[in-house]
Amino acid sequence: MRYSHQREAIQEIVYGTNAHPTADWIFQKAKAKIPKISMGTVYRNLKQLEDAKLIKSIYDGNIARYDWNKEPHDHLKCKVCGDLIDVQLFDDAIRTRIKKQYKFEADDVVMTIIGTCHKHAK
Amino acid sequence: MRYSHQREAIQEIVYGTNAHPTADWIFQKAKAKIPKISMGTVYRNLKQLEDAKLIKSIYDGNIARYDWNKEPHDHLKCKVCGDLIDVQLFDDAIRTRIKKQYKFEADDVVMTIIGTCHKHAK
DNA sequence: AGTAATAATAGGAATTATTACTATTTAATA
DNA sequence: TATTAAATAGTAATAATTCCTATTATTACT
Repeated sequence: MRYSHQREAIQEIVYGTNAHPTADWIFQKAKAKIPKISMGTVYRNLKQLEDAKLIKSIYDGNIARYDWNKEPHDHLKCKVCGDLIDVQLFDDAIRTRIKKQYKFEADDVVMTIIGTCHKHAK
Repeated sequence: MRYSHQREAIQEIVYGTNAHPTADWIFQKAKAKIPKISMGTVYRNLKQLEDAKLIKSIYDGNIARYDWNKEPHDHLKCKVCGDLIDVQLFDDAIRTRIKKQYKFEADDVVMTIIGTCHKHAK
């Protein structure tokens, strides 16, 4: 993977937020640094960064979001504000047990708790 | 919700398979019964059926699939053949505990185990 | 049964997220 | 510095989904 100014900027943007940004959000931020950057460049580099295990992608409903946190973890998804919050629901021992429990060679456990976050407490 | 021939057919199609069909798959099947049915009708009715809690929708990557199984359950997703298999990973007691564990009013737990199913054992 | 009110439909256009294409630019290196 | 191939900008294409509107069908009421 050859160096590129654009990929470095994209990686910095993803690493600089806990907001699990979308491709479009990243594109907007990147334009501030590199006005002529194009959406294709953003998607191509996000894919390369993911292939290189430098970032992870997660699906939030029907849109992709990106995460610098490569440790196994889960998400709380607030259906009011849309925020996605990192949590560690199970320790690794339990994750491993889940993987062995089925006639299924498991690579990854993806878990999301859907509900309402504390910001909207009544 | 007023009766419609189209909605009845769509519900029957979803109830008649374990394959977690996509909107397009449902559309193709529905056309066999109602040749002039349109995609908008399929989506509108799937949404209505979901609002009425007669079916559930799940996101498989970035595409929506539909499920007649309204009980809390999880999915094994095979990355080779794309199949989605229903499993009951935790009993309700554990689910309830997870929901109480965070400063977060949880409604639903969505879990998917990604890996390779027994059909592709080496 | 006949009619009025309105929910639902077909068909197609619009939107959104994402991928593909291509001529040009740029990083690595001989 | 000249060569080579990867990466880019800009744009077209695709896929899933939603929106729009004139017409049709179901239900309620007489």
